[in-house]
Amino acid sequence: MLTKIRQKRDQLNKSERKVADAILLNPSIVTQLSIAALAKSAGVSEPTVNRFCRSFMSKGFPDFKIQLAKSLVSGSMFVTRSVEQDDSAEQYTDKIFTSTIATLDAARKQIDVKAISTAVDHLMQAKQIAFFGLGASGSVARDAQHKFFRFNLPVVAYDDVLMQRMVAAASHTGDVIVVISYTGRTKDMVEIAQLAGSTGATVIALTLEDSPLAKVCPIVLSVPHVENTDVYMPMTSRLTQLTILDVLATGVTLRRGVGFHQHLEKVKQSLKPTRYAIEGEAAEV
Amino acid sequence: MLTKIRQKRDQLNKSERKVADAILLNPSIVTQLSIAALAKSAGVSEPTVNRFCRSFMSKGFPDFKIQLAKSLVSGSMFVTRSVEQDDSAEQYTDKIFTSTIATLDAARKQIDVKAISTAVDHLMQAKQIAFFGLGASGSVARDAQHKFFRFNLPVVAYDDVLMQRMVAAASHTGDVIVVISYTGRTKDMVEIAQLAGSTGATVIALTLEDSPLAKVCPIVLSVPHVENTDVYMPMTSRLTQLTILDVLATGVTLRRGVGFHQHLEKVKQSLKPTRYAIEGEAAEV
DNA sequence: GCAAAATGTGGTAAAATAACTACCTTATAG
DNA sequence: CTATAAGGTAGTTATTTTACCACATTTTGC
Repeated sequence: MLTKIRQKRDQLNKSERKVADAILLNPSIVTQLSIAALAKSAGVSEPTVNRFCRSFMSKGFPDFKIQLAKSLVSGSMFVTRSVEQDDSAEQYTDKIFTSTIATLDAARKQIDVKAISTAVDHLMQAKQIAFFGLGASGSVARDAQHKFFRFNLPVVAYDDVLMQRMVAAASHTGDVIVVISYTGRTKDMVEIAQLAGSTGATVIALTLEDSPLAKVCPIVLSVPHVENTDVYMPMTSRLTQLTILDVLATGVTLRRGVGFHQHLEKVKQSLKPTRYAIEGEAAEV
Repeated sequence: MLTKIRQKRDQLNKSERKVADAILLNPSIVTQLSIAALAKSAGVSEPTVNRFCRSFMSKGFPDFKIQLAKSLVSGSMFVTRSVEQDDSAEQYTDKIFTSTIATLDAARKQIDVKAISTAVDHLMQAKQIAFFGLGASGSVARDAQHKFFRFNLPVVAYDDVLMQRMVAAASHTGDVIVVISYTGRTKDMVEIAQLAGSTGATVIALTLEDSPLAKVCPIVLSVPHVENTDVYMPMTSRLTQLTILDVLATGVTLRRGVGFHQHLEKVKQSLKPTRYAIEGEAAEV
C-alpha cells in the first residue's frame, strides 16, 4: 500500500500529492485520524482527501483507512534488523528468527514459478539426479540428497570438486545436475556447470540471481539478494535454498502420483527398529 | 483479537455475546460493515455493539474495526496448509514457503531464551565443540560445523554412529557436544548423549520437546511439534534447527567481542582467489 | 420470605460527528 | 478569452455516540 502510494505520488496533482506526503510522513497515525484531521494536516480540503482515497480503489475514506491499517501490519511484521554488539539473548534470538522469516517471505514473493515448474519437469524424468555444492552449500546438497532419496528418486550428492568434475564430465542426456552456490561466483562451480552442460545433461542452478553461475545455466532457481549482509547474520540464504529444494521434491512427488506412498511407508518401517517407539510416529529423523 | 473475543465470550452478557458470535461467524466481513449493519445481523441495537467495542479497549466502533482488520491480517498471514495432489506449481510453492515460515514463526514464539543463553555460555568456553546428527540431521550437523568454523570456534561434526560413539567416549569436561535429532527417538543418539554426559562433557540437545533424547540432556533447545505432519511437507523442522544454530553461533560471536572481525576478514580473503570478483563481496559461499 | 431498593442490561431517540455530494470558484493551458 | 481541470465551500446524508429511560435481576432490610 505505501509502496503503491509512493509509486503513484508523481502522477498525482499538487493537492493530492500533499495528501500522499501527509500519509507517508506517519502512516500509522493516519489510521486513527478523521478525514477532517488528515485534511488539515495535509493542508487541503476534505473532499480532496476523499478523492485521493477513491483513486486508490477504496470505497471511501474509512475503507481506505482499513486497507492502510492492514498493509501496515503485513509490512511491519517481519523486518530485518541488524544484531548489535550489546543485544540480549532475547533480542538477537528474535532478530535472527525475524530476519530469516523476512528472507523467506521475500523469496516467496519473488520466486519464479515457471522455473520451478520447468525444473520439476526435468527432475521427474531424470535417470540420475546429482546435487553439487561446496562449503556451506555442500550441506545443502547433502540435505537435498536425503530428501530426494526419501521420495525414491535416483539421487547422489557431492561436496568435493574432483568428484563433481568427474561426474559432470561423465554425465549425459537424461541426467540432471543441480549446482548449488549462494554467491554463484565460485570458479570451480561455474566451470563444472559448463562442463556438465556440454555433455547434454540438464543443469539447474540454485544460486543468486544474475550471478556468473546463473548466466551459464539453462534453468535458474534464483535466490534474491539479501539486503542486509550483516556479519552477524550472513546465512539466511541457505534456508531459502533448502526451502526451494523442498518445493522441488514436493513438486516431483506430486507428479509421480500415488505410487510413492507405499515407498514412503517402506522407508518409515525400515527406520523403526532404530527408534524408541511411541504413538504417532513422525516422518523425520 | 479473535482469540481475545473467544476468551471473553463467556463472561459477556446475553446481548454482547450475540455481537461476539456475529463477529466470530465472519470476521472479515465485519470490517466492511457499519455499526447499524452489524447490530442488525447480531439482532441487537447499535449502542450494544458500541458498548461491546469499548469493552475491547477500542475508542469506538471504527477503531474496533481497524484493530480487527489488523489482527485478521496477522492471523491469516502464514497458515500451514496441506499440499494437495492436484495443486499447481504456484500453489504448492506458496504452501511450502508459507508453512515453513509458519513453523519458524511458531518456534520464534516458543523458544526458550534461557536455554539459548545457557547453551551460549557453554559453547563460548568450550575447548572443543562437536555436532552429532544422523540422516537428515547429519546435514544440519555439517552445516553447523561450517558456520561455527567461520566464527573461529574449535568445531567438528560427525554423521556416523561409530565416530560419534568414539568421540563421545573420549570426551571430557570442557567439551561441548551438540546432539541433533528431530524426533529425539533415535536409540543410538540417546545412548551417545548419555555416554557423553557420563564423561563430564556438556551435552546440548537440539530436538523435539519432551522426547527421550531431551530427557537425558541437561541443556535442551527444543523444537516445537509441527502440527501438520503431511507426507508432502515433512521437513520444515530442520530449518528451525538451522536457525537455532544460527542464533547460537551469533550469540557466541557477540560474546567474544570485536576480536573475531579480523578473523572473519581473513576467512573471506582466503576464499577470494576461488571466485569471480565483483564489487560488494558477500559473506557466503 | 417478601418487598423495596439498587444495580445491571438493553433499547430508543436525539445529538454530534464524520463522510460524502453537488456545485461553484479559481487557476492554467490552449 | 475560453475550455477544462483542480480544488474548495457549503449543504446533505450517513454513521456513530451520548443521554436517558424502561425493564429485569439481584441484593438487602425488615
